[in-house]
Amino acid sequence: MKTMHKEHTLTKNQQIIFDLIDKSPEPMKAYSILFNVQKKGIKAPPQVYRALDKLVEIGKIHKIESRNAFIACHNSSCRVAKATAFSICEICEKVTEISSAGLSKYLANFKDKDGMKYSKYNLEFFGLCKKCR
Amino acid sequence: MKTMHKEHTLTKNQQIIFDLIDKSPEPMKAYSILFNVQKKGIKAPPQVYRALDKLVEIGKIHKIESRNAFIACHNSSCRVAKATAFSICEICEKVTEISSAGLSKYLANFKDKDGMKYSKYNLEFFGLCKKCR
DNA sequence: ATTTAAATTGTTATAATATAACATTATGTA
DNA sequence: TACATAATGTTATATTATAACAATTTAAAT
Ligand SMILES: [Zn+2]
Ligand SMILES: [Zn+2]
Ligand SMILES: [Zn+2]
Ligand SMILES: [Zn+2]
Repeated sequence: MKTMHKEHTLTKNQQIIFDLIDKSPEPMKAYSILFNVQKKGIKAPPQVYRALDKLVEIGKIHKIESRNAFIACHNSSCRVAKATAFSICEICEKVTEISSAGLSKYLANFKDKDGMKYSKYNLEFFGLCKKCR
Repeated sequence: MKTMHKEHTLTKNQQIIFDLIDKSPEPMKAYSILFNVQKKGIKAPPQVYRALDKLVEIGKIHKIESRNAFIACHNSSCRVAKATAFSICEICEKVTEISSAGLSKYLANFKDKDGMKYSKYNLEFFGLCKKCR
């Protein structure tokens, strides 16, 4: 029996914008994306935000909330944008997605005072990257 | 020997804005704050953002990054805005600061692939609060 | 093939969030 | 006082994001 993966075939705009983000070595901001795809015919913010929303929803990219920026997911396990963790360098702004089985297990099992568990979370660590230390 | 706490005496604007946020049962957004303090003579965004920046810096309030909103800290241990965790209800938008010794210990000791530790982080859990479940 | 419905894209305008730059006033200190 | 510093006030503008509606493309039903 084959593994069942809903293959989200990207639409034209989604593909253009995903490719751009995926190639970028750093998180990209929406208006920088817009500027970079205008030559491809994507001319207005709603076109960008629509694609971003969908790409986030299906887990192809993540939003770095503290930076209002977007990076491609390179962690095959988080196809859905539910449980994310990043390290962010406060000097060069390099962002790396953390994929740690231990961390995700700990957080998925974490119970608050009311015994509530959360399957969805976003964690951003801040510090200095190797280069900047 | 007395415990040494730099007592950040708030300035007038900081106090006005802190009091407002502190009384609010829910996170407040900057322009909502602005609207609410105009009767007290704070008339322009920079006045609000300056106070917010300072209050965040000294740990009296925290920014909920995914919501662009601010709540007062009720966790005496995080006087400095370095290591924060919240639970956010996706229906009613209720936000609660989590203060769990276990969680903060785990995260403070977490090492990434390069062995890097991070003393600063922000964690946002998403789910449904008691009422909304 | 033609019609219909749904999804995607295009477009304009505007809302919401945040900061730059500079002027003024208050506060503390030599 | 005179000076420096911190805090506040003010205007303008930058940045991030969405509302609303029109046009086009795609897929399904007849
Ligand atoms: Zn990922
Ligand atoms: Zn760095
Ligand atoms: Zn706190
Ligand atoms: Zn709720």
